[in-house]
Amino acid sequence: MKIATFNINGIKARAEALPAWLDEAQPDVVLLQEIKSVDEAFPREIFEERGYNVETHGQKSFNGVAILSKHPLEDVTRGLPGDAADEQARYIEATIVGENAALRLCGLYLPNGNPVELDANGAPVAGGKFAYKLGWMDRLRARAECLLAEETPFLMAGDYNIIPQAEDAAKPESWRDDALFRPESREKWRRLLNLGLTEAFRARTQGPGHYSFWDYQAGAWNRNNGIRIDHFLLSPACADLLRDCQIDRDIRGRDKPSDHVPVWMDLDL
DNA sequence: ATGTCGTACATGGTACGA
Repeated sequence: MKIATFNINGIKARAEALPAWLDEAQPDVVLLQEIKSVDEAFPREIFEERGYNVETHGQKSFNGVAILSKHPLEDVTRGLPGDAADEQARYIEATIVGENAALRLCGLYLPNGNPVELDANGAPVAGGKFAYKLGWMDRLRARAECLLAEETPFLMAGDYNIIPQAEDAAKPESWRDDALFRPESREKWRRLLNLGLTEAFRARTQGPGHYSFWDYQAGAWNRNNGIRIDHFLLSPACADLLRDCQIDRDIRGRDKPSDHVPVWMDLDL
């Protein structure tokens, strides 16, 4: 089963490029981020006519996640638990039933976290975007702990807005003080991994030069000034099913591309 | 080098987020 994650940066702007990629890559499941659409305006028919079931969790203008699946999606939940006051549409879960096992799909758009605001003691300023990011990552870890305790096989996929290591950026020094690469952010990422989760891409491929995002500005694509921030984290039972994980890099060079490209896995499910 | 996009809104240039 081929499962992909793709930050599309606006469904309206990607109404041609996204289905073109689907027709070519033929994923069974796609976790989408930044649909930038309310649920009612999401063009479900584009995907339904290709045989996908569609579940969305959107909001006006910003954020928004969705799941496309050629297999039925069950027990859909929207929003990341842990903060009833959080109104940003960044998280969706659904269960897909394979031939031998069920798998919980968690689609996420982790907060960017910039600008980084710190107080005189170096602590993130409460109510600021950086503090929101770190708090969101604590909530994500709590959710992963809950799924692990239930022994539910799961994957968490999406735009994590985290550069895990220096090798995941073409110019790591330029990201040193950025919320995507700050030690506080990477510490939260490590704590997620240390629950026993497997990062799918790094389970298959080592070394620098693998990116999933290139900024629209300053000719980042032409200079290959990229970063790897779109990831799959797998529970132990899910990691046992991993057959492959790749980045569809060439998509970035096509007409009207997103600033992210798809990352996909092949699971023995 | 605030250099590019996408979205929404007072449709035509701004504001915001990334």
